Amino acid sequence: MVKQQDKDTEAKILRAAEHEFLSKGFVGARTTSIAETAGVTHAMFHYYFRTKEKLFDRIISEKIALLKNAVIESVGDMNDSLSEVIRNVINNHLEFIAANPDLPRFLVGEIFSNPGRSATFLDSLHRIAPTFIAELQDKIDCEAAKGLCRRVDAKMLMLDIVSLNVFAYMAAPAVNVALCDCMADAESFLEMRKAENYDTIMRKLKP
Amino acid sequence: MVKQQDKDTEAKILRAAEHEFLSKGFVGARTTSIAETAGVTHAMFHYYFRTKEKLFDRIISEKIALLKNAVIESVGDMNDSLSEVIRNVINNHLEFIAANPDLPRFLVGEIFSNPGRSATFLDSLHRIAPTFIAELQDKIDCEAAKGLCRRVDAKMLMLDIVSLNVFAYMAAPAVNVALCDCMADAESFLEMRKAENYDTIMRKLKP
DNA sequence: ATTATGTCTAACAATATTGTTAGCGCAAAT
DNA sequence: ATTTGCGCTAACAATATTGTTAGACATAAT
Repeated sequence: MVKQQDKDTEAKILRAAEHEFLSKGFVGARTTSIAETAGVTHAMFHYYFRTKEKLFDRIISEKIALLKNAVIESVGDMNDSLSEVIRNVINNHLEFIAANPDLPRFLVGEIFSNPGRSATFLDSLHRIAPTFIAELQDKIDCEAAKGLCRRVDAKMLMLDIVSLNVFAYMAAPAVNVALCDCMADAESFLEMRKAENYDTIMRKLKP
Repeated sequence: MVKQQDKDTEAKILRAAEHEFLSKGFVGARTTSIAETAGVTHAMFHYYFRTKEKLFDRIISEKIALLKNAVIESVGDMNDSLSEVIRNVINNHLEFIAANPDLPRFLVGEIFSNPGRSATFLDSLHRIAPTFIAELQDKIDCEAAKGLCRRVDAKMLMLDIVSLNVFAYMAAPAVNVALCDCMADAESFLEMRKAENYDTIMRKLKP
């Protein structure tokens, strides 16, 4: 049994493909580059994964599952106060993005350049987002009725949160040039944005 | 003289290339598709523009010039009050994005997948952004000294503004799925975001 | 009329990229 | 020992993609 070696090469190709697909997208990725990076023959690529599309589907499915878990966990306990839910969402979302900085740009690029190939992502979004937003709207309305916050549109609030969290990482090279390497220290930038975005959103909610 | 016809085919190729490059990026774009869309022979592509890279350079230069003008104009009069400058920046920036919704994703994708080929964009950014941010910081500090606003970091404020303005358009297909076609009516979405983002930023500045 | 110029077509060439296949070698199973 | 299964290599095949070139054709200049 050479099972160990099998898993090694398969895993090596998977890791190489993940990097290649995430950084260059489906059309930009080259199967030869993937094989080369993995340190295996070009034919091994097809031996393990048949076609470029099949491997792409596998990678994108993994990434969608990862994102789905992160989103579900990020909400935390929906029984917490509104401010706690928002803090949880912002913190967990930002940490997920910082850990997977290429993912947002990759997904956005793919759904635009070939909606059909990444339809599974939009499906997931369609299933998860509206329910969460409805719950969030309930929470907002409830606190607003008690005069604790303004009655804002949950959809716009979510758009604001995601925009504030994601954009800097999506456009990191440009942001660093425009704002003098403000993201150079990844850890402190992350903590800064956590505080900053929470503050921005809470001020928006203040009556 | 067939000068009219010349300009026609040249312009047709340019328009087709613009669309192809902006929607698929440099690697995703196919010169055959461009020629086909333009309704001309494939050889005409090379007759007028030699290579794919040369045409790409021309398109991206045009787009950078367009963006540069928009940025410079968007600032408006730097002698206006802080709130007026911010309103101008947000309104003009949003209108520019709404008129060129593909541009942000295109530029972000290119600088990531091939920084060298789109270095001119980062150069422009490097020349323009820091100066404007320094002026904005002066303005903030000045009003803060009079107790009219909080002393916030101009860099983070700009990041917030650009994030809130750009993200929805960059990720439009996903946003529409998650937020139930909230961008379907482009005109009203644009006006809503103008008001919403101005309000969000001004609340952040409130003492 | 002839020449010159620039647009355009059709065919070709070169390379890149994806995908396939015959067969080698090694380890386990019988 | 033989067979079987599986990872693997090397060479090939097929198509896609970019780029080139010889020459046709029309128009303008001489």
